[in-house]
This record gives sequence, structure tokens and C-alpha cells, in this order.
Amino acid sequence: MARAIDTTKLERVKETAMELIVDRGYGGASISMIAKKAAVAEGYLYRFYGSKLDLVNDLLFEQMKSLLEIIEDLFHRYDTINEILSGVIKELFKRGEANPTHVKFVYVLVHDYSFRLKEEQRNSIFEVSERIKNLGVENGEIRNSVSEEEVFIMFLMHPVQYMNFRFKGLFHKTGWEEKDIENVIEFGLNALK
Amino acid sequence: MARAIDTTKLERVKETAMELIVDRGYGGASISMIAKKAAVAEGYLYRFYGSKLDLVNDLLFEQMKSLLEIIEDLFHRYDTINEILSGVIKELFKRGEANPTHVKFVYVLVHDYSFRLKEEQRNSIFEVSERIKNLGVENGEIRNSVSEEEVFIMFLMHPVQYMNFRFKGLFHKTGWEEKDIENVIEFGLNALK
Amino acid sequence: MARAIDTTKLERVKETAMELIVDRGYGGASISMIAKKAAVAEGYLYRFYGSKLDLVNDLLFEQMKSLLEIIEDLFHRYDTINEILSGVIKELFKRGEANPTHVKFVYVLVHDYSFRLKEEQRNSIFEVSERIKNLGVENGEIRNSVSEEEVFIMFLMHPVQYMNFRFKGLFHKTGWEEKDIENVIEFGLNALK
Amino acid sequence: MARAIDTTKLERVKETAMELIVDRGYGGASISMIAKKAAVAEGYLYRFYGSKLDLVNDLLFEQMKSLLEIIEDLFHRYDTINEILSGVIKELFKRGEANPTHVKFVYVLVHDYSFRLKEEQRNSIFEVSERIKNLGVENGEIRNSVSEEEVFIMFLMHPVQYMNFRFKGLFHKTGWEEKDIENVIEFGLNALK
DNA sequence: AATGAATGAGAATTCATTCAT
DNA sequence: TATGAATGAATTCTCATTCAT
Repeated sequence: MARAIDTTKLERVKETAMELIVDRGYGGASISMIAKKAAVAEGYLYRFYGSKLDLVNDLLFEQMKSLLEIIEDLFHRYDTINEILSGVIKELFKRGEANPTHVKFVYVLVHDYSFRLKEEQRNSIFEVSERIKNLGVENGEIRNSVSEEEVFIMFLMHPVQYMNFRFKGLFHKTGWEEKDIENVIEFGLNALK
Repeated sequence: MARAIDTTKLERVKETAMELIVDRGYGGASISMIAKKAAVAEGYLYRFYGSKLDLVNDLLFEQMKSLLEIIEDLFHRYDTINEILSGVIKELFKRGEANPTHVKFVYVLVHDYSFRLKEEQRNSIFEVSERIKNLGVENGEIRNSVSEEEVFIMFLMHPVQYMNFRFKGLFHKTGWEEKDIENVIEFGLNALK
Repeated sequence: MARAIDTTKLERVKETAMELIVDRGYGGASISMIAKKAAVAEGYLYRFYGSKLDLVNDLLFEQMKSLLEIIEDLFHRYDTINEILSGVIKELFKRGEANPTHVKFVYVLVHDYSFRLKEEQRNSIFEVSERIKNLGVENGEIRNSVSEEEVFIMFLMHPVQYMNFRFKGLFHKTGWEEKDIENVIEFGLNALK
Repeated sequence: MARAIDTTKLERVKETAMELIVDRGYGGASISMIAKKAAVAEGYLYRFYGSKLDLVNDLLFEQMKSLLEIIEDLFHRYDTINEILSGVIKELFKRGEANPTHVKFVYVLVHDYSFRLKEEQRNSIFEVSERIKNLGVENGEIRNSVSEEEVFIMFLMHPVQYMNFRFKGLFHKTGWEEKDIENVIEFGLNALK
């Protein structure tokens, strides 16, 4: 009987790839570095991905999906922008604490012109943003002049950027407290209202 | 006497480097590609920069400086957040139209963990943000709970991100109109107030 | 299981490297020349050596070690300078015949200021020379005024230089005969006595 | 009227070239390094030499000539091997003290298979060695079994090698004293007798 | 299923040389 | 006479990818 695929192994590769790409950029993270750090043979990942690019695109898709699901999920559970945005941002910060690498990875690749989200995911981003906007406009929590882009920015990109500024220590601050999270929520609500 | 330095040549190299780095990432833009596209010898740029990294760091510094000067300049000419932010955002969009590559370049590299702004420039970012916040808080145009980071984000990062979402067509829109610019201004003022 | 390492391959690289370095100098023997002549991929040798310099230093160490072992060995088997020196020189000429490249390689690199023997090997050179001198002085076969350097020169450097003058045809002679070897031995014994 | 050639300038280039070649090897000493250290334009030396190789060959010829002239000169002034060899070796050590670089330079290049003395100079080397040998054999100061090569070695190569071992600190000694010089003379006379 | 030896195209960088001034 | 800007071939080294085992 054939051996089963060792899923922890592949997981290790993915995690390591994200770490190294965040730290050293796409070009700076070599397959052999990733393989060595993940304690896996160099040729291993070619059993699952056709190329390095494939792997990274897949990783980006997966991570972005996971973040979008936070929004989708809360959108279905609450019906005010206040609740949804609060929930999303709290969850994002929670993940930033538990898995900084994942958040950094999305942050880095989303701003890279060499990586594009898949059409399918772009559509899904547009749709969530639209539905949120509609809800907000009905509720009076979002100005009409706010665009879908801005909704997306405030729900996802801004908190992610905020965390990354802290990761980078751009303003000589690292990490965050409860109060910072509250401020980010307040900031978002204000921007949209 | 030796030949005079051909200054347009170096300018060509810098411009081409930014274009290719935006399109293909730091690692994806090779020196030989840059040189060929700029119609310059491969060894040419090493007369001015010690390495590819040097060149790119210098370019980032230069571009960021140019953007920061917009803020500095308007800060000295106006005394309401409304006027300053309007001025900054209008100028940013103007540049985005005239020189999309420059704006894309800053956008891409600022989000890359492998490139860090120089300490000197980070300090200058903090200082401008602080001065703007102080002014705004005095004027009643900025909430006290808004952090310096958020000021910087709304004055620079958000408009730059907005333009780049349009460049990328993330929401199936490309380019912008007068009304979009007005909205971005309104969005920023709201977020800070 | 991965492929087994082809050991003859590395051997080919080493041999070729020595040949080319002897003929064209360290700088004149390029990695790609070596690889092509050894029928090996350019990147191959980097699996074993971190750099070209590493390879060459290792080669020098190996070759020098091999020559020093001749002396060590004969020192333990005989107890007159006459016997030891005769043995060493005969063996050196034998190797010069069988492997001229090895002898040329040592000759070239030992005289190059950019390559230094490792401290460890320098010590071992000093020690052998010292032990030989002590034996010779006791036996009355070596003058007291002869230095360790001169012992080393006569046991190793002089025969190697002699062979290389013949390789180079500096005096319009190439190769050597039994009588030449005898003369070199006689020359050495006289010099030390 | 045209400016005269600035001979000190060319002299500076030659001296610097020798220094750098000794320290870093032929390939390691670049034209631009030499030019910068000699405070001369990069293109300057091409007014006198067709190529880097030309320069170095010329330098080797010049330095070797200068050393051979010591022997020629003393050969005409004295008529015993003892006097000639003593004179030569003393003069060589004197030069080694005054101009270590020159002695190192000859040492390095003579042992390099990529540089060959010119036929003309090789002949002159052979002739001096022959004349000395004949004189020595007549005088009874040189054994008949000694070859011309060995004469040359003892008159030039050995002292040069001796000095270079000291320069390199191969035996943990640097520099030399009067007594060392006497020993080298004694060593040479013994070897030839 | 997994390994890691081997490849070779392509990367960044250097440098001898040329030539307009 | 002398300069040094500019060149581009060649160099060392890296790395994604393949494939025999």
C-alpha cells in the first residue's frame, strides 16, 4: 500500500515559504532555503505545485480567502456596520497576534504588481464590499459617496496596514493594545460615516 | 579632458528601473533588462551606484522625499487640515496622472519588508504627521484619539493606495475623475475628524 | 532515493582546475572553463566548495599535504639524512613524472602572495624541518649554521623548482634522467653538510 | 610646445602596479586600482603600453634585467666564485631591504607559468650561468656535476626565495640580519663546491 | 512517495580597453 | 598630453527545476 501524503510536511513548507518571502522578498526566498528550513527535500514541493510561482499564488489565494471569510462570516451574523467592522477588526488583530506571518504575507503580496488575485477572488471582494456598503447606506452608517473600494480598504486593508506599520516599527511603536484596536475601529467607522 | 557626463542617461536608467521593478518586482527586474531598455551599457550604472540595492534604495528615498515635500510645502502655506489635505491629495493625483510609475514605485517598495526607509526619513515622516495632528487637534479638525500613523496614512498612504487600486483595476475601474478625488478628500477628512 | 554522487566527477574538476590554474594562473582559469573542460555543469562545484578560492585553497592544502607526507614517511623509515633526502627526492621526481600538474600546481601557488598555507600546515612544515635538522646535526650530516628554512628548501622546494625549470625549459632542457636526480641529491647533501 | 612626458608619473604607475600585483595577483590588481593608487587617469598607461599584459611583461623584464646585471657586473670585477657570490648575495639582500616590492615581484612572476621571460633574457641567463660555472670549475670552487641551472638557482633564485620566505613569515621569522646573509653565502658555496 | 544530485540559464558585478574632449 | 566617461564581454555564483533512484 502506498504511503499517505504527509500533510504536516506540506504545511511546514507553506509556512516556511511565507516566512521567508516576507523577510526576503519573493526573489530572495529560494526553494532550497525553504526546503532546508522546512526539513524537506528540494524536489518535494514540485509534487504539489508546478512551480515556485504556483506555490506563492496558491498561498496568497488561501490567505486572502481566509481573511475574506472573516468578513463574510460576520456579515451573516450581524446587521450593523458597527458590529461587523468591530468584529472584523478584532479578529484581524487576533490573527495578527497569533500568526503575524500570515498577515505580513498578505500585506506584502497584495501590494506587489507581480502578483494578482484571481478574477474569481476579485469578484468576491467586490461583492462583499458592495453588500456591506448597501447595508451601511440603508442603516445610515455609511455615506453614499463612499465607494466599494473604500469599504474594502477600511474593513481589510487599513487594519492590515496598521498592524504592519507596527510590525515594521515605522513610528517607533511595535505591537498594540486594546485601546489601539478600539481606535482603529473608531477610525474606520468615522471614515465611512 | 574626458567626455562630459550624459545626465539624461542616468535619468533614463532610473526611470526604467522604476518601471521594471513595478512591473516585475525587485528580483524580476534584472540589471541587464534595465540597461537594455534604457539603452545603456550593463556596467554603466555601477559608476553611480555600488549595487542594484543601492540604486533602488536611493530611488525610494528620492521618490518618498518628493512626496513628503508636497505635505511639508502645503503645511507651510495653509493653516487648516481641510486646505492642506485637499492640496496634498490633489497634488498626489496630479502626479499619479503625470508619473504613474513614480507613485506605483513608492507604493510597491513601501510595502516590501526587504526595503526600509532610512531612519532620517522615518523621523521626518513622524514629525510632519505630528505637526499636522497638533494643528488639527487645535483647530478641532482632528480627533485626539487619531494617532500620527493614521494621519500619515490618510495624507499619503491612502491616496496612493487608492490610485494603485485603480491602476491595478482591482475593482474593475481604472483611472479616476474629479469626483473621485473629492471623495478621497472627504473620506480622509471624515476619518480624522 | 536520489541519485548516487558521481565521485569521478569531482575528481575531474579538481584535476582540471589544477591544470588550468597552472597554465593560466588563478585569475586566468575561469570556473566556466574548468567546468567545460571537466565536462561538468558550471554550478556543480559549488555543491562542494563555497567559492573558487575555497576550491583552490583546498587543492593547495591537499597537494602540499601529500608532499609533506613523503618526508614524514621517509623520516620514520630511515635514520640518515643521506637516505631520507635520497628517498624524498627520488619520490618527488617520480611524482613529477606521473603527475606533473600536481607538482606544477604546488610550485605555482606556494610562490603566490595571495595564497597562504594554513597555520596548521605551516607549523607542520616547521616541525619536520626541525626534526630533520636535529637528526642531521647529531649525525654530522648537517652543519649547525643551516637553518630550518634551508632544510625545507633542499628537501622540497629545490627539487620542485628543479623539475619546474625543466617543465618550463628555462635552460632549454626538458625532462630529466637518472643522473639528474643523482645530481640533485648530491647538490642537496653538499648544501646542508 | 608640447608638454614633456612626466616620467615620475609613469614611474609611479610601474611601482604601484608591482605593489598591487604582488599583494593581489595579476588578476586581482585592476587597472583602475593601479591608476587610482598612482593618482593617474585610467587611460594613462595605454599611452605607453598596449595592454595590461604588456606592462607586466615589461616590468618583469626590467626587474629581472636589473638583477642579472648585478651578477654580470660582479663577474667582471672579481675572479673567484666566493667573491662573486658574496657580492651578489649581499647586493640582493640590500635591494630586498631597499625595495622589497621589486624582489617580491620577480619572485612571484618567475614562478608563474603564465609569464615567460623573453627568449633573449633566457639566453642571457644561460650564458652568465655557464660562464660562472666554467670559472668555478677551473678554480676548483664548483663541482663538475653541478648544472648551469643550479648555478643560477644558487646565485639568484635561492637568495630571492630566502628573502621571500622571510617576507611571508613562513617560518615565523621576518626580516634578516648580517648573520643570515653570511649563512646564505656559505650555503651557496657549499652547495656548488 | 520522496529524495537530493545535477543541471545550465541567468543573475549581479567587474574590468580592460576605447575615445571624445 | 592626459583625462575619465562609457562600454560590454567575461566572471563568479545562484537557483528553479528535473529525474534517476
